[in-house]
Amino acid sequence: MRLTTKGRYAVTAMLDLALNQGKGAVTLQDIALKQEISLSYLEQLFAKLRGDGLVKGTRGPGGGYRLAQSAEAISVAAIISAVDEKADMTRCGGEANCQDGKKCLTHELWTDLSLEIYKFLDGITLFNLVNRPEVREVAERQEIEQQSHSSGLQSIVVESDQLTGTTNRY
Amino acid sequence: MRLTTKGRYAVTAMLDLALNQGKGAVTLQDIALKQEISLSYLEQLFAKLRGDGLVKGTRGPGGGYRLAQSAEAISVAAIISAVDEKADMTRCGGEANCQDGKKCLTHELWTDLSLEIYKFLDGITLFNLVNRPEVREVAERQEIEQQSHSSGLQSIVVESDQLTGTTNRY
DNA sequence: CAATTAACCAACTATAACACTTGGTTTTTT
DNA sequence: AAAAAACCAAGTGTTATAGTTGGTTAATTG
Repeated sequence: MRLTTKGRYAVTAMLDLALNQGKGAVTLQDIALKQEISLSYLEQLFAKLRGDGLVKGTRGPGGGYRLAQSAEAISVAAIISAVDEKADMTRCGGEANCQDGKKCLTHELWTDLSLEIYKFLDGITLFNLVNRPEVREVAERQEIEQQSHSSGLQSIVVESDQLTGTTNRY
Repeated sequence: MRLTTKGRYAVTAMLDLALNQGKGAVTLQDIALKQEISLSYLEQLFAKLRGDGLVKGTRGPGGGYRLAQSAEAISVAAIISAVDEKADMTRCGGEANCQDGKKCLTHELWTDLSLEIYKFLDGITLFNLVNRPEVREVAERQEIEQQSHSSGLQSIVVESDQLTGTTNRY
């Protein structure tokens, strides 16, 4: 399984969604601010997550994203596979043609490892994560920080409204 | 744990060393040909492996590399750590300052995963790999291919010797 | 109905790591 | 003396990631 910031971003964003599911749809804007991920990059990731049937989006004011399945049904492995596409550590993509069309010396080692990682990440669901105490702690901290941040932003928007007649998107 | 071709190359090369330990020192030239890895790249990897006390080299004709420890004592994790330096999947390198100096939402997940991968790779030694039937099979195939290849090379070298007075490094 | 919100979409760019190259020097053996 | 091999430093090409730019559509609200 390929593991990179891309997959980490996706899991973090999905976990944010799961945590705030009760409050209705969550905007990518919200997630971008709270998790400090570029909005456009999030949009690209969510296009893939939507393609894999993990989330569904609703447009317009009050819109945003929701989980398309229950938090119990969505594993970390599914999220990472959705954005990182591949799920193996081999060079050949499991094809066993790593060296001149034949198996390389360490082919089995990497397929074994891939399976191991997959099993681990497949066993962890968003539901599991939401209920971890450390996750709840961090989530609460972010909630507070975001409130103070966004209220600060609002006043900036109001001010620039009065002065220039335009609102800043960020 | 960072996992890339770099680490795969290193493990493959070390396994080749372990397989041919009986025949004395193994040259990087040999490994480069058999495993199809660039010689200079191998040199860079072996500089790190040597730095971590996993191999020792002897110069001059008849020289090459040997394992600095028994095959039982060298784990795959040790090899990968030597060349990839880091051994974790977190963004922060385990420092838990992933977001504004504080823990990000998924910090524990990545540290858990890192530990899992490490445990798996730490449990596999070169000795284990050498004794796997699939590995022996591939190794024997490579042995044969290399013999025909290197005998072909020798005649080329001899010819160019007679003609130009220089030998091709290949 | 106009303005706003937010998803949705496509194409481009900067960066960084990896994989590899080049061109050496030193040491040891023959 | 010549060759073999480790050892070393500095560069380059490529690729994927991470992020940017500049839109369009769809839905809500005043």
